[in-house]
Amino acid sequence: MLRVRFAPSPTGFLHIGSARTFIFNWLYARRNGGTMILRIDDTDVERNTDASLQSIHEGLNWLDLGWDEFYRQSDRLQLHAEVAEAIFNKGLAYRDFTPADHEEGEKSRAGGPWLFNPGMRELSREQSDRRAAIGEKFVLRFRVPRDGGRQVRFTDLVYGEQTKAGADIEDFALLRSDGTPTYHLASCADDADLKISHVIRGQDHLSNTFKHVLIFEGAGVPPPLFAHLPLLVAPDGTKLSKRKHGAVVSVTTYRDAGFLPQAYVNFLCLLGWSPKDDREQMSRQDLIDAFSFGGVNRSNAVVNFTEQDPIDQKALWLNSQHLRTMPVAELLPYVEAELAKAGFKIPYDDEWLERTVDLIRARYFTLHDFVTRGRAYFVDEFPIEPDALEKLNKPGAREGLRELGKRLTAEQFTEQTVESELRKLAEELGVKAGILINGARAALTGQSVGPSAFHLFIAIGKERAVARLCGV
RNA sequence: GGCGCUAUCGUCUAAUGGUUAGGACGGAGCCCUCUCAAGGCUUUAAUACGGGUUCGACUCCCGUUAGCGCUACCA
Repeated sequence: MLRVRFAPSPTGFLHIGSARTFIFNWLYARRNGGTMILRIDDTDVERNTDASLQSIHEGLNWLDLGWDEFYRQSDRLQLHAEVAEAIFNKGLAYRDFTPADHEEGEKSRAGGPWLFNPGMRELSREQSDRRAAIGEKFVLRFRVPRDGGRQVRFTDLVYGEQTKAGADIEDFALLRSDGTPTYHLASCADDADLKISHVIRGQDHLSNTFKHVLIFEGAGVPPPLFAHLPLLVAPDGTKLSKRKHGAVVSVTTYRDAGFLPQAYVNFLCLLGWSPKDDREQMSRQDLIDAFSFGGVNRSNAVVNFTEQDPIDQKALWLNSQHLRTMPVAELLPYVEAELAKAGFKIPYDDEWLERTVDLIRARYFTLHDFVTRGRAYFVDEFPIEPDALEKLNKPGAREGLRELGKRLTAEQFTEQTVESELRKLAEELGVKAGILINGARAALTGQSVGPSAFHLFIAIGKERAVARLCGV
């Protein structure tokens, strides 16, 4: 039974790297008929916030991928304590009574790594019990086997065979002096209890995995399979952080920029993974079908943004591709939500909306474009852009457009009739058809660019078109 | 400092040890055209460096350099 989990700690908003980890877990589960688990790793009481938890949900909901089971580590403290005790009882962990603040200065990088506090590892069980009994504070440390050239090893599904000498692993903590579990312990205990089969997470945990293997062994549980993902980094190669890089690291930034979730998911997948053919635009199902660890890269991927433009150009392009080619019916709800947010009322029926959206989306990049560049299709007050004004100021343009407006009133209103009427008028007036065509686009939309002018007449509708022409 | 991981166009990436090192985004240009897109075509640009192994290395090995990660009673 394949079971994977995404285990964020609620200490900030949903980071785009975390989002990608979630996506890869989800893809792997869906690909192989497994179970996707969302587990909130909230053992660090000091730093957890409800706002963060909410933000994570908000981001995940937008991605619209879902999960099958939900847990919170803070509800499972009992389990963590039991696992710690079991390890301790086997003699694989010991109490370290060294006061917390004592260590700080001691751990300088200078003379090599800190491995354990001398004297504590060798404390007899009797002494240890005695000191604990009188209430002396201690942290429970794993007794890392560092004798006889002992090696800790595991096979990473992405990075391959991994080996580290026990002698290079410090006696890490399992329980803090207040009795709460550390991340390492809680994570492994939960992974074991929840029968997680594959741990898919960021590469920043690759070296921690040796410790985790030790914990699983200590708990007498076969370790899950591990797959580490390359990190997402900033253009300068440093880790993406809220403080340094601001909004770009939050998934809500892309949502608020008018991205389609499926396009954003697509973009994130292409960072550190490839289907190995030349496909770029992929639907959710395409991604599920193509996903495997064999396609995951081992080097960090740069999210290409600048201070002026927080959006990666490729993400924007991908969004435009999805926007323009997905079934209109699927796009409609997103557009309607966008229009509603802007306070626009849809002037005609659903059929008109679908046709119009289909017409204008061909040159849009984000959902925002529908209410900015697409404004004139939905409401009557819209600005005339400078380029459009230029078209209207062409000699003969305004007069011709007003005349066209008058003539159209009597006409049947189809692309063909409008076109023939316009061309006839142009000939009569002795102006080039382009003057009236481009002028009409400017008059109807306030823009010098847009769809074919004759399609546009139909989308704007007879009544509004005539009014706009006569009003130039 | 120690340990681990990584290194292909500006960016994302492809390439059973044998390719003119491919695709995409971005940039430039042309075609098409009622504008803008789209589309078509062309173009720009890479195997970090140095040694091996091999008939042959982007690919395997070693070293150097650089980056990242871990080295907490954070996760």
